[in-house]
Amino acid sequence: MTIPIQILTGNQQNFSRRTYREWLLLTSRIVVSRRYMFPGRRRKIHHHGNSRTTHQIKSHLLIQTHQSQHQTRKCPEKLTSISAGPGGQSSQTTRGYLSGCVSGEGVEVTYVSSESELFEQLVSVVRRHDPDILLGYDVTMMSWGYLIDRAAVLNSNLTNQISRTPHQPDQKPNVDRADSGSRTRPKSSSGGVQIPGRIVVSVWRLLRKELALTSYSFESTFFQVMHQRIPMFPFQTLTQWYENGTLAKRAEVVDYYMLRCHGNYQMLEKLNVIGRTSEFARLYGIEFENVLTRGSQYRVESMLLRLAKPANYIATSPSIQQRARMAALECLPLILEPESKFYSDPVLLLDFQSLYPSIVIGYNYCYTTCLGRLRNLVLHGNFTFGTTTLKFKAHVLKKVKDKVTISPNGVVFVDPTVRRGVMPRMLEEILSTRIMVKGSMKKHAADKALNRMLDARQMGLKLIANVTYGYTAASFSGRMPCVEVADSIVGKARETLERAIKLISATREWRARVVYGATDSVFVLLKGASKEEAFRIGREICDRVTADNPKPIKLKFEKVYYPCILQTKNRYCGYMYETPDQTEPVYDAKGIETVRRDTCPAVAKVLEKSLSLLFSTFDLSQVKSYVQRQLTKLLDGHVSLQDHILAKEYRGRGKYRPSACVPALELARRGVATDPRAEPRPGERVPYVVVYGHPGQPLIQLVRPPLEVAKDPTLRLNGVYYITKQVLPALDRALSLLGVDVYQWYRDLPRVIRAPLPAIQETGDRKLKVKTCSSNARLFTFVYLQGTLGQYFATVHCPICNELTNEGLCSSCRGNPQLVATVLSRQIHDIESAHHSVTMLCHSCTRTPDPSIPHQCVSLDCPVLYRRLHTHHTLQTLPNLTRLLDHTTLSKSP
DNA sequence: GCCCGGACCTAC
DNA sequence: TTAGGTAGGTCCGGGC
Repeated sequence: MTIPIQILTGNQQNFSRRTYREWLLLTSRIVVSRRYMFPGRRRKIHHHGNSRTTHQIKSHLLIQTHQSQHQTRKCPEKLTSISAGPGGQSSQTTRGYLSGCVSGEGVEVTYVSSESELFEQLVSVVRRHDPDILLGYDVTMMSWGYLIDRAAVLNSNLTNQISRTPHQPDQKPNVDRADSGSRTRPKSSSGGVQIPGRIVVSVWRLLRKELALTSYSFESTFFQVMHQRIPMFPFQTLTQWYENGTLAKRAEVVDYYMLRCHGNYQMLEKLNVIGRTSEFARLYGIEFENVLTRGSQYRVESMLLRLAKPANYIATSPSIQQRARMAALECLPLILEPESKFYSDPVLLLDFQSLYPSIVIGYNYCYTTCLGRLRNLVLHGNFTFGTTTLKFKAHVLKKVKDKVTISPNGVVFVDPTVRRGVMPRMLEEILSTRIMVKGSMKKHAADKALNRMLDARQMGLKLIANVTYGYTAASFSGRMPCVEVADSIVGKARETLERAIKLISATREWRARVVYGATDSVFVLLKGASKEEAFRIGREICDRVTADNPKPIKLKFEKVYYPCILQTKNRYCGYMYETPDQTEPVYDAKGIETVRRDTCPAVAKVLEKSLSLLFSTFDLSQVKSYVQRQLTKLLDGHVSLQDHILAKEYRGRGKYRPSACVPALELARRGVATDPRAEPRPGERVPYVVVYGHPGQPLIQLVRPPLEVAKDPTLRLNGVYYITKQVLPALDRALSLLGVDVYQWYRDLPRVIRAPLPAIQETGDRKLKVKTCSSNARLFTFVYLQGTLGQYFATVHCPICNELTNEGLCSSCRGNPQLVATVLSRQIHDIESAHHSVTMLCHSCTRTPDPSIPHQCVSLDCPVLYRRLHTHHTLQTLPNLTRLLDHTTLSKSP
């Protein structure tokens, strides 16, 4: 029986079935030269005809550039004429090898005589390999974007030349884009750089979606993904090395960029991005590029319409006005107010598995099965429905009146016996396929490659299932929203959760109490139960609740917290057990500072350690002493700068209110003042630290880029700020629930001179700074000339006993030359060995063995950077110490 | 000192 | 010319 329910009308964007075939066509032609990607392996490449030795490999990307700017970031400057990789056949070019590269074997280098020739070579490389995908870490400002801008300055249209559909070669380049600057480029996965026929991927933008990190610098993401530290050198240094350095230095520059080019590829490979994207494209039936560039509505629509078309449905295509006029959503998901406290008994975490999709399937909720609101059915004529209207004949209603379900908010849907909805069918297929895929993953656990592909597939299925609800509820930007359907899903979910809670509370034998729940999860406290009992009861509850609901709605046993802290809605943490036989619990947290990116690592570390101590020992005194130790360290400045870096996302200059007072914006403004191209990319995370300033100075003025603080010894981390505004509030939110006042712990600390502020005195033409700081609760006064921290050791303090003196050694120590000799030798030895170990560490990363050159790597993640800077300062005291030692031994010998 | 809105980030 | 949703917590600055 077919009911003439006419709800999907109008025209719709045409999703072609051709897309997948096109995509296959694309990927099948992808050829990768191993030689190019792995410069170390010497494979001969013949560039003519079919004889070239190339490898067809599964993943498919080829040419990429990283930062091609050596000089400055201001505006596209002249490029130094180097092109790494296989060179061209042109007779004017010379070719050679640079040895001493990453591989030790060398990279083939083509030398050209002019910059325009360099571009010709680049174009020929691209054309020869004809890649589908062009990679770059930051495609907009550097890499391809930079090359395009630079080429435009030389009056050449690079985009056209490397595209797959080049226009006439004499066509005028698009001069606009060069000076309009990259700022105007839209935000997309290609960073706005578009090359017809090829997919341009901005690796940074891709990874931003992929991983939640506090920093998205190349070095940082590379470390997070590949677990390998790599250095970062400023452009000036690289330029210097390249232009004035030895051949080995030049090779290092080439190496540096090769590592980055290769690194981009390595990261994508490790994360299986290309494989996964291909899987998604296949799964959703959309093009490869659209997986990266389009949103979730596009995916849902692609799948939905494939099912709708054979069933003879046409989707509505409401206008903006129609969408705006649609009734507002009424139903809210259920979020209980948690009983905030520390729970020393087991707490079960149960949640409904894919609740929204399950409801759609279980109750047959769909655009095509909806009869509208119950109250409208008694009326005659059109009534509003979603973005359009709906009308029924009385006899139709009479026929189905016993075969309907009514959602909690009073919307009527017909049973599957009358008509199976498109959305339920789609989701059912998705969920059952996912279960199947998961099953075959288990079956083929040994086959790593297959497993990766299957995992990508099941992930894609899960994603699409979860966003299908969003599609119906997208009232702001939706292409086909429908309040009735969306509200019914949320309403039913709410009702389902409420019913489950009621059932749990009503069943006496479990002696369970629901202490928190949100949308699709319940937290059940089992007072006095053991861990094993908790698992048993948890399973019983899940079975009972599942049986109480239509298929495929299922309450799933997630984990047991024992013990745990519920702070507020969306914020909790605990020691987690996932199986009954698990003996060692795992710390698990949601929403609190240990998992948030808006606090610094130090806060996360202190909080996590404190909570772990509390959960494992139940002993607050241990927590207290730990916290106090950390606070003391912070006050004394004996902490790592890196742990105190805060990083916030920068939205772009125009995206803030004029009066907005945001560190990221402030630092961006300061940066732009010196270098217009130094503005952070929209979406980039801007790191900063807070330093000491004058009393009453607004916080925003105490914000500094970390490197500035690392280089300037007069700037000190604002320990008081970090303690009172970062560490203690976070601790307080967790521990106040146990009746602890962490601020009192802070006040209980032994009194030391806190928060010394550098006072500046003008003495003649040189700035003399007087700084006080506390160390081991003793107060020292350091007087030093700005910039040479090392001097005060020799001039102000006795290096043996630390007493104030201006004669090198204090009078009492001078009377004991043996002690002086011993202590000084020891100190010299310590400094030297510390310096040596730091140098070795540095060498292993940057391969710069020369300790005499100052540390060049400016990567914020560099573990050596701050230590090296520090030892560099102390190294300056060496001559003084040596002189003192010489003097002592000389005066002793006669 | 209180309240509010903006900014940011997270859970579901 | 591009977009799934809502709820929630915290910090900060400005207005009263």
